[in-house]
Order: sequence, then structure tokens, then C-alpha cells
Amino acid sequence: MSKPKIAVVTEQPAKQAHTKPALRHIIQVLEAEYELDHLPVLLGESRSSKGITKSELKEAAPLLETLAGYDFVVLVGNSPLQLVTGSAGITKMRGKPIKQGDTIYLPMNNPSVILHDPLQEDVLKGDLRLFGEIVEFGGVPEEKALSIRVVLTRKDFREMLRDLRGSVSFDIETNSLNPFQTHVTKRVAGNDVQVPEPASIVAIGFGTRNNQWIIPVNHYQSPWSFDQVQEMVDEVTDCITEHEVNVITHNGKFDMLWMWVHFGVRWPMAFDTMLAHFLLDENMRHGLKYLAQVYLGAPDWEVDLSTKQGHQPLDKLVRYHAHDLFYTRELRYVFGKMLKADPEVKAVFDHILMPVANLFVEIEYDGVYINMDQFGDAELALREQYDTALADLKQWEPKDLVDNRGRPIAFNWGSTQQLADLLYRRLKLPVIERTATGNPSCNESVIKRLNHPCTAALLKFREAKQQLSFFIDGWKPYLHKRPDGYYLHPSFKLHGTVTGRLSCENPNLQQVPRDKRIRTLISAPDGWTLIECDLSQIELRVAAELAGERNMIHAFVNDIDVHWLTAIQEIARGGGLKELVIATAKTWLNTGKAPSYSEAIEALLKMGPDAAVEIDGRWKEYRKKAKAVNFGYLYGMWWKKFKDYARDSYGVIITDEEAEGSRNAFFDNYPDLPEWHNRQKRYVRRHGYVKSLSGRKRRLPEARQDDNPMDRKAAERQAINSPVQSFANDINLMAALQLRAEFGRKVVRICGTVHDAVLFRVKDEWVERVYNRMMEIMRRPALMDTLDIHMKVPIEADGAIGPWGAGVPLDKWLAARKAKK
DNA sequence: TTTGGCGGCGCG
DNA sequence: AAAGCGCGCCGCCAAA
Repeated sequence: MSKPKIAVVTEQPAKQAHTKPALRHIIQVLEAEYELDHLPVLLGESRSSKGITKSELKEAAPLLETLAGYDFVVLVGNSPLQLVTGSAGITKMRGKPIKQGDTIYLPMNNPSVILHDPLQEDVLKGDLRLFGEIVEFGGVPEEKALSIRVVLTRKDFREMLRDLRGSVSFDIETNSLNPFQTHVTKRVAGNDVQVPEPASIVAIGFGTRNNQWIIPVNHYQSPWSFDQVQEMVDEVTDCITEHEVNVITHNGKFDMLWMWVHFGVRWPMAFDTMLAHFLLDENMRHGLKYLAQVYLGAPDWEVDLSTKQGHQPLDKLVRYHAHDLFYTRELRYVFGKMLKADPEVKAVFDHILMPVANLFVEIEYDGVYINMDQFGDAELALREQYDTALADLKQWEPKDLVDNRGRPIAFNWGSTQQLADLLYRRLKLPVIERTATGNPSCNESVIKRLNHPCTAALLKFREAKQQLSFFIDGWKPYLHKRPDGYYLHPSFKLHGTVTGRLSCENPNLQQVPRDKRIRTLISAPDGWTLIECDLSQIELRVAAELAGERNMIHAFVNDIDVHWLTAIQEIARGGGLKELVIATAKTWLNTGKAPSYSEAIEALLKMGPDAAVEIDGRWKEYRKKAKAVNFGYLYGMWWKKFKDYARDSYGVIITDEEAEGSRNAFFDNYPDLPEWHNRQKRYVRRHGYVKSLSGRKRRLPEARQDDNPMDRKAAERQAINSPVQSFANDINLMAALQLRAEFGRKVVRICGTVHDAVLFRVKDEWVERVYNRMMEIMRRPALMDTLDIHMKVPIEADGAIGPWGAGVPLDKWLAARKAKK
């Protein structure tokens, strides 16, 4: 091929003057590589402030003929794309080469998108790289690397089996995201209708060194019956075991869960590219197409949903599927190398993340049991609360509301807009706070401070409304009927947070209210008992360890509750609560004589929160308040915010001086904390990231930027919080892994984790043994030694046996069981 | 009719 | 000067 003719087409609406330097940059990058012509869509500047108008596009139409004479053309932004294809949609089209005649067009984003989303920079770089490869190859490069093999005969299948050796990528296409789905909700004539649409696997694919094998399953052009596919799947299982195939996946937890639900097979995942990338850069997105584009210069091969769900011709589906398989396998080598260069992060991947991924396939398969009798009761109680509150509120409703056509409309207590209008314009109540966007706030804290008789009913209304929609109606679509009852199967994202904590969705098990009406719905079926084990004050322990905080370490080593220590120190400093302090101490000391104030303070420290609460229930609140003090000040909260907290949660109005004093006192009590804070700030400033004890990294580039002090300070606070939150979470994951490693599925089923707690059910006759062992595991997970992590601060654990939120410690549970018999 | 931001609130 | 961190999901409402 002779020297290719190359052009770049850009747009320049007047409004986006700031994009000019960015566009120039793109052109410079291209000019450095190629001899090219630059052809702006508009030779002048757009007359419209909204961008380029249709008539302006028409004016540019003659350019099309010119372009047809080029071999390769970059289209920068929406208007050039529109010019060539006749339709807009740059976000969907970018990165996908378009062939018209002998010309290959590559649409890409206008570089100004970086201003709104800095992550787009990588997308731009990837697109430029892709363009380079297209020019180099004289066509779209990966088309030549793909070798798509559709399995249509037994002969094809046997050939595939022989090809499944070494590292094999695995991926499935499905008709839904929920493997337990039986129905979907469709809107017909304004009504929600349940239409049967069971979850099904559309195609199963394997990517090897030379081929992408695809077995069509639930596709109208598939030659295979379900039983035939089942037979093939079982043969693949044997093959994987016999030849020790390394299964490579991208978000394989999803695929493996489906394979278990639909074919009853479980294949071990060896390397997940999504999780690898999550550890390598938690700030980026982790989608396969995005990563392939950024790291491999791949074109965007996304297709419409209907193709993926099997409603379009098979060849379209397999082309798409083959790309998934090919790039998953390619990324494995890219990320494998990157992990090798960072052994600490690699250890987290090998010892924690991949085992956890395999564990959570099982956790999501097993799900969590829901007590449906109680579910009905809770629903009734909440509807009753809802109706009562709403009836109560009726008297305050404005009756003269009209829409913009003058028709009367009902007042909606759930609308913050309407509520603000009522409270602040009509009733003339004072505006206490404003929201981020400057509107008068109607949140709980504000409502409580308003002096108006409607507020109590309003809060009751909100509570019932939210709990009903989140946990009653919200759960219904997810309830999965099994022979022994109903289950939820929450989905956990192992890459869901920047710190390494998991997030949870559909539904979110990690935000179930502590309100017993809801939380105790989570239980265990007949023959099983629910147990929750949690790491007590784990974040504070990890912080004490990292800070080397002498007083905290002393307290933890000597089994003194640190929240309690803070509470008592805080009270003693101000000399407050004299009566309560002395009365509680007197009861506990039981000498008949009232102790002095300082003696009483000593006694309170010694007795601990449980004994104090037993004597006077008020102590519970003071410990809770101290917990807030500890967490707030530990992570950089300022006294002003603490003042709000004290007011909202305890109705305690304190002065600025008192609030400031409490912060000073906190750091007086824990003098090693400020130096730790400074250490973290210096470290993140020097390196741009911080590390946790287990070796995870939190990258915080904003901490190095001097021109944005707000963002920099925020990054510094994250540099303090992240290693704590991250490592606390890792301990919990280690414990979950070990629990399952030590007890088989016949004995233990894990339901999920909640940051510092593991929720699981145990066969009744095993409760005592498993509970005791889990306490040991949580206090000293074996993986801590494997990863060579050693702590001065002891780890402690608590447990509760029984329905969630209503469980009791082992001794009480044993006593209750004995009494029953 | 669908989509996305906002306000609000549940959890650790 | 100003400052806890980390999530997901709901209804509302305006824009597309």
C-alpha cells in the first residue's frame, strides 16, 4: 500500500472556546505521527450558542466528498460524526471504526470531556492508539487475530475439548442479570404486569491461545437441546479438572453463579481481570471494553442488548462474544505483568481477592433466608404506621394547590419541594439549613428543630414510607422461592469501593435497618441457626496500631473499651454529670459510702460500659456519643460538625468553646494521633498513594495538587481513613474465607459480610462448635501469618446467635436451649 | 416514556 | 479557609 491519506475532522462551536487548546493538542499528537490534513466541520464559528445547527451541518456537507478520498479519518466530536453517519451519538459510537467505501472513519470524543470527567483522558489516549493500529494494519487490527469457532456439531465440541489447555478465558452471555429471575415487570397500558421470562444462558464461550469457541445455548439458531448442553458442560468440567485448566474471567463471579444455578457446575476461577485491575487502579472504571481499549487499543465492540440476549442472528452474537473472550485472555497477561511488578498487591490478589471471589459465588448462590410469616406482620405494622401518620398530617395540607394548567392537585408529603413550600413560605418557619444546591433543607435534623406540631407525624410518615419501599416492596421482586422457604440473593461487588470494602446490591444487605421489625426478617430455615460474628471496634484497633497510639494500645491490651474510655475522659474533663457519675459508682462499689468524684470516675473506667448500663440505662447513650467522637475526630472531623452531631443525636446544645474543647481533649487523650495524621499526609504527598497493612494501595493524586486546597485536604483525610477501613475489611474477609475453609457446606453457609461482620447459618447441632471456632478465627485469622502481618493490638470478636438483630451470645443461647428442653 | 440529578436516609 | 470516611436505593422532578 502506498502512503495512506489521513485526515482529522474537528468541530468548533463558539460556545466551547475552551476546547480549542485541547483540540489543538489532539491534532498535534496526530501530526507528530502522520502527514495529515485538518478539516474543521465549520470553517468559521458556529452562530448558535447551543452548538452546531442542522443548517450549519448542511453547509458543511460538501466536505463529505472530500473525505471519501482519504483512507483513514479521525472524527473528533459529535458534529463530524453526524456529518458522516447522519446521526448523532458520539458516546455510543466512539472507538468503533466505521467503514464507508474505501475510507475507515474512527469517531472519538471531543477532548473537552476531560474537563467534566478526567478519566476520559485514558479513553482518548486509547482511541488515538487504536487509530494508530488501524493505520498500521491498514484495517481494524483484531479482526485478523480472532478465530471464531462456533460449536455446532459433536466434532466441533471434541476439537474444542482438545483445545482447552493452559490459560482459557471463560465468559457467558445471558438474557438477564439475575440468574434466579422467573418474571419481569413490564408496563402495559400504564399498568405493571408480571410477564414470565425465566433467566437463561444464551451462549457459553471459551478463549484459547488460537481460538474463541462458542457454544450457542438458548438461542433460536442453536442446534443443541438443554440436555445436550448439560452433557457438554459436564465434559468441560472433567476437562478442567483433568488438565488443570486455568480459568480466566472478567467479573467471573457473575458467570460462575449462573453456571451453578443453571447447570449445577462449579469451576474454580484462577485469574479475574476485573479484580486484578481493581487492585491496580481503584480510581478507574473496570469494564472489559474500557480496559481493552485503554490497555490494548481495542475498538469498541459493544452491540445492542437484544443481540446479547439472543434475539438477533447468531453470527452477530458470536462476533461480540468472541471479542469478550479474546480481550479477557489478552488482559490477563497485561495485568499479570503489572501485578508481578508489585508483589504486595499481588499477594492481596492471590491470597484474598481471588479466593474471596470464589467464596462469594457460593455466598450468592446460597443467599439469605427470609422469615415470610414475620414479613407479613412487618408489612402490616408499617402500613398501619404509614396510614396513621398520613391521616394525622391531613390537617396541615394546603388545599389550594394547582398544576401549571390550573387543575387542582393533591399535596405530597414525600416531595421535599412541596414540603419546603409549605414549611418555609406558607407557615413561615425559619430556614435553618440549606442543601448543597441552596434550597431550604427538609432533612430529619432540620425537621426536629422546627417548632411545629406536624413534625412528629411527618417523621413517622417518612420512616414507614422508606422502610416499606426499601425493605418490604423493595425486597419482593428479589424473593426466591425454594423448597424450604424464601431467600434473597444479594449481589456483592468486590470492586465496589475505593478502600476495598465490598458493596452490596439487589438488594443491599449492608443497609438493613437495625429496627427489629426489619432486621429480624433475616433468619435461617428449619434445622439451621443464624449467627452473626463481628470484629469489635476493629477500625479503632487498626487505627491504634497504625498510629502507635500509646493510650489506645494500652486500653486494648488491657481490655478496656476505648469508646468507654473516651466517654469517661470527656465527662471527667468537664466535671459534668456529677450525680449520675457518683450514683453509678456507688451502686457498683457497693460500700454504702458515696465515693468522691475522682474516685467515681476511676470506678466507672474499671466497671466498663456493660456494668454501667445495667445500673443506669443513660450510660448507653454516652458511650454511643463517645463512639461518634472517636470516629469523627480520628478521621479529621472539625469541632463545628461535632456540635451539629451532639445536637442532632442527643439534643445537647453545646457552645463553640465546649465543642472545640472536646476536640482538643480528644487529642490530649490520644497524643500520638496528630503525628500519625502528619505521617500519612507527608507520605501521600510524596508518593501519591498510601498503603494498608495487607498491601492494598489507595491512590490519591489530588493530595499532590497545590492549586486545589479543598480537594487536597479531602485526599489527605482519605489518606488517613483508607488504610484503616481497608485493613479492617481485609481481616473480616480473611475470617470469612477461613470459616468456610474449615467447615463444609453441610455445616456452614455464609449469607454475606457487612464490613466488620460475617453473617452465616449453621446446622443446629453444630452451633456451639462453629461459634467458638469462629471467635478464634476472627481474633487471629491464619492469613495474617501467611501475609506476614503482625499486630501489637489484640483483635476481639463478638457474636450473636439467632435471627439477625435479635441474636444472643453463646452462653445465653445455651441457657435458653437448656430451658426449652 | 426514559434518564439523571437531587434530597433524603438506611448501614458500617 | 475549612475539614470524618465508605456505600446503595428510594421517590420526586425536570430534561431529553
